[in-house]
Amino acid sequence: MAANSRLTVAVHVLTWMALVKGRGRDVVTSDQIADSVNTNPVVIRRSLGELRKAGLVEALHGAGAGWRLLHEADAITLLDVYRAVETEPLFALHRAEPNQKCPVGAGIRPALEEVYDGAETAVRGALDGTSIADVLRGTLAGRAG
Amino acid sequence: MAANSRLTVAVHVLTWMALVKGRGRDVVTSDQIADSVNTNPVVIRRSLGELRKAGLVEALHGAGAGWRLLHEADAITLLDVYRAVETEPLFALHRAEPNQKCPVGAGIRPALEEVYDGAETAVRGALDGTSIADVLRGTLAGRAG
DNA sequence: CGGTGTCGTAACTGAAATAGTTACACCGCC
DNA sequence: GGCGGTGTAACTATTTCAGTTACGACACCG
Repeated sequence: MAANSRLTVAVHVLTWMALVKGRGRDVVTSDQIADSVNTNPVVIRRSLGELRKAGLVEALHGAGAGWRLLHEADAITLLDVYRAVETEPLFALHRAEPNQKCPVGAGIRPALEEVYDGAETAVRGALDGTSIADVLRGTLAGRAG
Repeated sequence: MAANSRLTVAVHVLTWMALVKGRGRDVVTSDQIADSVNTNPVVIRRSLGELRKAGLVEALHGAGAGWRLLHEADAITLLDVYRAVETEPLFALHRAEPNQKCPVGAGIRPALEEVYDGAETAVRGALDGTSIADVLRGTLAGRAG
């Protein structure tokens, strides 16, 4: 399975919500979103739950229940979404502690962490430059906007 | 298991080879490397096999068999290693094709690919700035060099 | 006040990947 | 031919992801 598709699903969810909000419908259900993403509504609710914890959407209960965007599409960057759904670092360190009696085994982990932090920062910077509104424009135009 | 540790293992392998090469030993066995990484020699040979395909190391057979670095440590960047061991993209697209009858489902994939390409490029740029020699220096010094 | 629609989440499943392990054929020097 | 190490297949345990079923919680509405 390699990399996961959580960022893809979450961005799709928000992009779809932005689209239909522009058509005047600002409260939508996980079933409706699932129809566009082509997956199970529970998968969508799980994604929306993470976006809710990040303050990007809110859930409404009772009659007419559903989900609503809390910010304008151009105020939500893919970095916001990344932070909301991605917990693990890009690269894992050793599964087992390396040999501490070896100079490399004893010292390589902090050295790698510094490099990996730089890579992580680079990714975040790249994602920070694109908003949900950009993705929506690119989606409708056939480009990333 | 989340992210894999292939990049970590491969960098550790090359860093250790660079260290012992500096001590005058330029042919080493997968058993010796496995002792530093603290894993199974087969895991190391698998990693070395990818590095060999990328032209970073060579394998020697017969008596005194083992592995040898083909370049100086400061001529091998972590981007070289990344290219050698990492095949999958950073972020996966939808597992199932999204709904093509929906404007978002029909157009979001190329838009996402463009953004993901940018993130991938950013990571490669970050890794390109660090060499195995840098990692070795940082490992021995307690910093990334 | 009970019916209704949706959320929120637990629990389970199938599929896939990682990394560890055993095993063994092959290679090439001595 | 013996020996040490490579190269790789095969198997396993563990973990993750995503899909699915199920069901209690919630809040409006008639």
